[in-house]
Amino acid sequence: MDQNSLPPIQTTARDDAVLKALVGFVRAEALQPGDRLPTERILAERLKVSRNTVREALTRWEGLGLVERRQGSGTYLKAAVSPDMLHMPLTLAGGNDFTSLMHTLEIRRALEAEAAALCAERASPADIAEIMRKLDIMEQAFRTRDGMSSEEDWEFHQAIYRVSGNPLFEQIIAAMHELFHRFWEHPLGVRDFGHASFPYHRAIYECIAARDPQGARAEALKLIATVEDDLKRGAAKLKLPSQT
Amino acid sequence: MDQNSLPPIQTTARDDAVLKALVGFVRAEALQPGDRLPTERILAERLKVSRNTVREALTRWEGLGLVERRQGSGTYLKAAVSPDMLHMPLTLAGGNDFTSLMHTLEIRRALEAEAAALCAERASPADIAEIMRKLDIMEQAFRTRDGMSSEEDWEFHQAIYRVSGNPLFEQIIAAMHELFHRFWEHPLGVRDFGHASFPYHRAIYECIAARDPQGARAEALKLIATVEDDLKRGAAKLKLPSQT
DNA sequence: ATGCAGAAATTGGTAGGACCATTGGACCAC
DNA sequence: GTGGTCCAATGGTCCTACCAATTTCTGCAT
Repeated sequence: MDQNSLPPIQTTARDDAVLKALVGFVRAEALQPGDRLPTERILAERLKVSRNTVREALTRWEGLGLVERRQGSGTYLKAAVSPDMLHMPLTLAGGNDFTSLMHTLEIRRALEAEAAALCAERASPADIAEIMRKLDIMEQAFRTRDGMSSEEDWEFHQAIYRVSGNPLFEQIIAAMHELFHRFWEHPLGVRDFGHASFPYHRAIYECIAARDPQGARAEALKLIATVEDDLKRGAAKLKLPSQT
Repeated sequence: MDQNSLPPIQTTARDDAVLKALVGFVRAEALQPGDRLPTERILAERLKVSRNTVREALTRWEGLGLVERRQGSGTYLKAAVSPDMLHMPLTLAGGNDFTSLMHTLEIRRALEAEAAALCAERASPADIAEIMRKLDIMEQAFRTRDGMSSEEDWEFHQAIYRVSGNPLFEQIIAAMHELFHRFWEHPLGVRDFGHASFPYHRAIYECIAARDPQGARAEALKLIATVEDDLKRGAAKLKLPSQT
């Protein structure tokens, strides 16, 4: 006897129905992120529901980061929507910032290594060329501005996730990336943060180009290790600022 | 000159103010998960805002999984809340095909191994006892019903994630679990699905109890590998049902 | 024509009131 | 006890009106 054989019935689910209708709408109209979707009043009239109900539904989507509402302007699509989407709110209630940052890095350590290994297994010659291109851009930015660039660095990593063939890597690590940078603000006083990670980017690329999964995994782990070290240095600096 | 030194002022942020007030309320009243919080009407009156505004705020919290609203009964706290909490919606685009299922397993492979290793490093004697308890329950269920039990098996794994000390493991793997089981229902015709993974549970536990991170990692990888094999067998069976 | 200030329309945000649907307890008949 | 009915409390929905921010239009001065 399975307890799931008698699921609770749903008599009313107005907001869910509204959201389902909206999913169908954006698909029918082929709306892209950035596009404006109909007025709350229009939606309420078309769907034959109260404007309040429409607002509750849109509030939920706003909380999920799917839409953005601008007073006086309209409601805009912020991300692609599809019928089979899973929403999972991540809650990070760690004590201090340092702990939370380390937590995001632990996830990245696991996923980054796996993605690099899969990438080395599955990369086509065109994929390898694309990754090299991103690597060149990143290295040039590094030399020009004499420091790690968040932007180009991120592009390089994203290319690896994409080539891994598993879209979940990019989506989850992107969430970690954003979570990380939300705690960031002040770089904990470490001026050359990320500097030590630079050489490992090329090392990862070379392993991928050589179709060496284990090597790519190892180099990715080293890269994350340098970031963790920087983070620990910063935390120590904050705790003992006078003992320099 | 940091662009963040001049954040945009907030002329109106009623719902945020409501949520902040609610955080203060649950802390002042020391509310625990499961407790009921005041009526929407009461909140609207006390906070001097419209009931609509209260509802929008509660809708956001509901979306984050912090509260649960039951019509006719009330609104109940579902998770602990604190002022310094960071929420980040993770939206994953899944599919219902074989490839998507494999993708979730690739993520689990990476995270499961890392979590097991961290668990082996950080587990206290009490933690190890707790994990053993879950393992016993699972093994008994296995022998009684002669098959892997999704429920008890999941409890065992969750215990490991918790002991890892990083709440993100449990949350992200839970998302993978959800994606996987969304299209589960029938185990692709493989009756003894997961059977092969059984012995590795105890193997993982023994590595954790022995404080052997590398061993725990290796056993976790083997466990996921058996699940991947089962999945492939099921897919082959679906494609070639007549060639048995 | 051009440019710009101010009016007007549009749109999301808030307010307040009313009613419906569900829940859970009180109460009662059997 | 069991089952049923009633009733108050509570979230869900609807309606209308107005506020606040934004965009668009208008019309005057140049």
